[in-house]
Amino acid sequence: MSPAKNAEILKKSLIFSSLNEDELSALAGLAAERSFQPDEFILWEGDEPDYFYVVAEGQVKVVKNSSTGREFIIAFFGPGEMFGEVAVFEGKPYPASAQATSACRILAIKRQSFLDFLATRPQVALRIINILGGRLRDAQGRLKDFAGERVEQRLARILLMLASRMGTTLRFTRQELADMAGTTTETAIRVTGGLSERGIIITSRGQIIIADEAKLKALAEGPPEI
Amino acid sequence: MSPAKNAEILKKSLIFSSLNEDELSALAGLAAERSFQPDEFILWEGDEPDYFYVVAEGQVKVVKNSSTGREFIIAFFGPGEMFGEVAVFEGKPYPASAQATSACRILAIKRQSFLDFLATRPQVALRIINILGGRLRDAQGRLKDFAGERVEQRLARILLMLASRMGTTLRFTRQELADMAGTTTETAIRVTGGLSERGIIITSRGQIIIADEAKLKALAEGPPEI
DNA sequence: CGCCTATTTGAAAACCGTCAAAGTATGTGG
DNA sequence: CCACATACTTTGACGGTTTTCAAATAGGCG
Repeated sequence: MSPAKNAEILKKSLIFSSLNEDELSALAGLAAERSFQPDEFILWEGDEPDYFYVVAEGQVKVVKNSSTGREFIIAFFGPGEMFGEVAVFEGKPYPASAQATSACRILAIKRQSFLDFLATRPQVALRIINILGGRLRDAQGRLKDFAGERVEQRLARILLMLASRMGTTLRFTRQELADMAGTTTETAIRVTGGLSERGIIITSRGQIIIADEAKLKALAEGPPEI
Repeated sequence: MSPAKNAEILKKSLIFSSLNEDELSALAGLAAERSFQPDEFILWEGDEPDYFYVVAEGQVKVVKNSSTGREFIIAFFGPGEMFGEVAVFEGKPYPASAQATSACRILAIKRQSFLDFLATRPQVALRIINILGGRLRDAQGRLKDFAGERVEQRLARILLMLASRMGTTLRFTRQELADMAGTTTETAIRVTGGLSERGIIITSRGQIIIADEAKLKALAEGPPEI
């Protein structure tokens, strides 16, 4: 892929949209493109943070494994979104693994090149602060959910969050939903089964369609009032 | 309190230690000092993000309330640490409330003044990226714990985290621990009681001393292997 | 068709929350 | 200095939610 094409991709991302043509070219020159097959790992938790990544095409999931072997999905990222950044900024090993969920093209920028680039672009730094702030807000909100809410509410909120990012047709398996909600596949099936019976969602293999977003929101807010 | 004293406080914080005397004075000039009594609220979840805050003296807790009325403690902050920053950067309402846990002196900087200051100081922006990155790493780690680990492990990890920041003598009530671990006071008491019987910690009213950090770490890693 | 993965269902058990009651430190005011 | 209020800690019993284990069904692809 040409550097010009890379610049196109970077321009579309939230982080770099403020850059002018020259800056985009400079950054694109630093980026190497890599391709990954579905289920292939892009980086592993514990690896040295040598690269900063931006998704060009496809979808990536960021996961951590618990001591009991269960997988926890921190987030999905699509075109224009960055990942692996926390480790790059801190210079510590990646805190989670990243795995392609579809055929992917990924832009990789060497850690030090990116930090140097950033040191002279306060606007980009501010943009990154914004994105990190948003992710932190999100993580702390989820933390509260995990601490205090039932599985049904957690799943409802996750479905709503996914819907706000990807529309009402969600191509995820129950197992992926379970791994996002911090529960088991069986429980996720039982809960989505309940939602399906109540006409709130329509389920099929590997896919969930949100049929009644209003009811789902009511459910996410709290337990059905008596 | 004099601006010079404010500059002293700011200098000691991680975020601003890279500033020179002039810059510190400029920033200190923007800061207003406020005092709070124990249990007094500094800001409320949902408020407009008018100020960015730095703790000068005392301790602050940041909390969210769940739909069932339970309190969840996101973090404690001490001298030199900032809070309310996510809202300030995003321009959205504070995502959580902040409450003094002891008599506090707090520096408050107007949102726009701080953003203007930041726009011309890339070094400070990078420092903030670092801090946000650290907090994000922390939040995502806790998220995984909440999703996959038992209460005993969650509590063990919280005790270790607190110990790494404050030493082995922890002045927190069981209820505060429960609110950090996302459990109930009773369960927190039962679990700490168990740890106490095994000689891993020493408990007394409003205080926990970590007696055997190695055992606590083993416990935090996973359930006791058979 | 056959295989692999995803979904489904059932039953038992574990973990933890809830409710209730009582005991114990700490500080306050008389 | 004592009585009292308050907050923190402790204990027990019970029940509900969720996990675990096991087995069966069904969709999609070569």
